[in-house]
Amino acid sequence: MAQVDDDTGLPASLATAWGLRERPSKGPKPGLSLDRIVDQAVELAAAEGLGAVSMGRVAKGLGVSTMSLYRYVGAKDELYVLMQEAVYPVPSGPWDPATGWRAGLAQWAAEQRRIFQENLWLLRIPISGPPVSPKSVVWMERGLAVLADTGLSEGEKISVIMLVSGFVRQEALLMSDVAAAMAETGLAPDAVMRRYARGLRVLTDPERHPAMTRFLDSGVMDEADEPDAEFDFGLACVLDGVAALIERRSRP
Amino acid sequence: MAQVDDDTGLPASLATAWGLRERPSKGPKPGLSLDRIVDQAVELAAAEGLGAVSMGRVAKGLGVSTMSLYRYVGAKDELYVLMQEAVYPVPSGPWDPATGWRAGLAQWAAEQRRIFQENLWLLRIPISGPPVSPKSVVWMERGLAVLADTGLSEGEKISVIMLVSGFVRQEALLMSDVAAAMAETGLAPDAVMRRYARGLRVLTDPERHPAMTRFLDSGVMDEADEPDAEFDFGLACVLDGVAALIERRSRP
DNA sequence: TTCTTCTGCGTATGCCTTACGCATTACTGT
DNA sequence: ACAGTAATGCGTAAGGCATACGCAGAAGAA
Repeated sequence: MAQVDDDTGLPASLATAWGLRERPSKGPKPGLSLDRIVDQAVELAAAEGLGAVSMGRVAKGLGVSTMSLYRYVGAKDELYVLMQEAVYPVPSGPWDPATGWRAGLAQWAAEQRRIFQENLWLLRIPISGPPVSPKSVVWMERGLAVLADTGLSEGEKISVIMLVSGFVRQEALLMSDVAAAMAETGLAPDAVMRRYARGLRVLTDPERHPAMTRFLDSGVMDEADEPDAEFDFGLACVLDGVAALIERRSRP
Repeated sequence: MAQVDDDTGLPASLATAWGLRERPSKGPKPGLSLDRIVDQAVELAAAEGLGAVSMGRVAKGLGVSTMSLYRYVGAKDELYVLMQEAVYPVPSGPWDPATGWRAGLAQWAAEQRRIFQENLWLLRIPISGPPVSPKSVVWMERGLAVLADTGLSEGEKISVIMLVSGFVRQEALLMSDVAAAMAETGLAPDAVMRRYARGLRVLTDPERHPAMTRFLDSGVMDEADEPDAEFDFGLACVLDGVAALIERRSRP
């Protein structure tokens, strides 16, 4: 475990990374830098998946020895955090209150989703706690700003934010699994779906699973739907729920 | 990768596990059984977490050699699947349509949540595709039955089910992380929350993050709320959204 | 009885993270 | 200018992991 350093409760290399702490100026000039390490790791993850990111391979990619990396990173988990931070962008453009909370939240969700889609390895990082990083603060800030005029309490706002971001993550994970299955078998989306349906059918007994049988017979499973369909459906549902809450709060 | 065997598209050991295939009756009597292996693995996971589950340790616990396990399990991933299946119960009691879809879905979600809470290691298993197992079919069956009379299409029903179960999983994961943080530091829930809040505060700049500052100053973060609060809030939101959809479908 | 097939297991390979210590370098205070 | 000190890169190695392969023996099938 990476021991925490200051009273910030953050591991040393992370505190260094986002400027809460400076690298000392004593010894030999570092021939390496956190940025280069993280960039290399991200490149590797993008090309071959998170599984390909090992200290050894990152080091090899940089032309240094494995153990050199540990002068910059306390443990591999910290590297993961830094990779996330490196790849996460900041919400696009400033927030215009005229947009309205619903469109704002939808955009907020869509942007986060895109990050996952473009960096599928992000979803494979085992999360080890609530996010504490500059970028995550910016995203929370944006979320709170979007909900500022809704009349929700601060606690409710943060709950809504966590609900929506949780949904985004979950949906992206599901899609990433389908994508992984496709990549592995080399089959088209439709074929993957059909294969999945076939698996379910084998395990489904018309007698004991009438609803399942009805569902499988409906043919919904026989073709992959629009890539955004599931996301749009789920997000609309969640936002409808949020709308109901806001409605309730606005006139009791 | 575990190669698929029949035309079911299932790995061999899984097909064996749920009776789609029988163990051959030729050679020496097996001194081991899939059940014993899986039980041992589950016990280990429950006691020391999923990280403690290695082929070596499972074998040691059973008093056999590591490689013996591979006569029963094609790969570790398959063991994971079997562990999930072993621990997953079946929905409690028969479905009474008089319950109504909302209460039914809420109970469905609560039961699944309890499974996660009682077997936190479940959440650490990397999911590698949509669930194909007898138990998962039973849960889907129940979900579809609950939504049978709502007037939703089959596609919408399954989308709602995935939305809700995704939410349950996500929320459980979050709670499990907090629990893990508590276990690691030995701090009380409130203390963990305060530590988290402190981390955020360090990264928050009142100028650039006014909404965050307002939020942190509101004091919501300074004490852990009821363990069920977040779950109840999110579930209510989601179900409100589903209700809106059903409403819309029932009278266009 | 002989053949086939399946068992348990020893050995070995090739990964992985990371603890530790050594020689080297460059800044700091005198 | 010159110690002293601290940080660098890196070699070595320990301990863990999943799992490929092959062999000796057991038990049912012929």
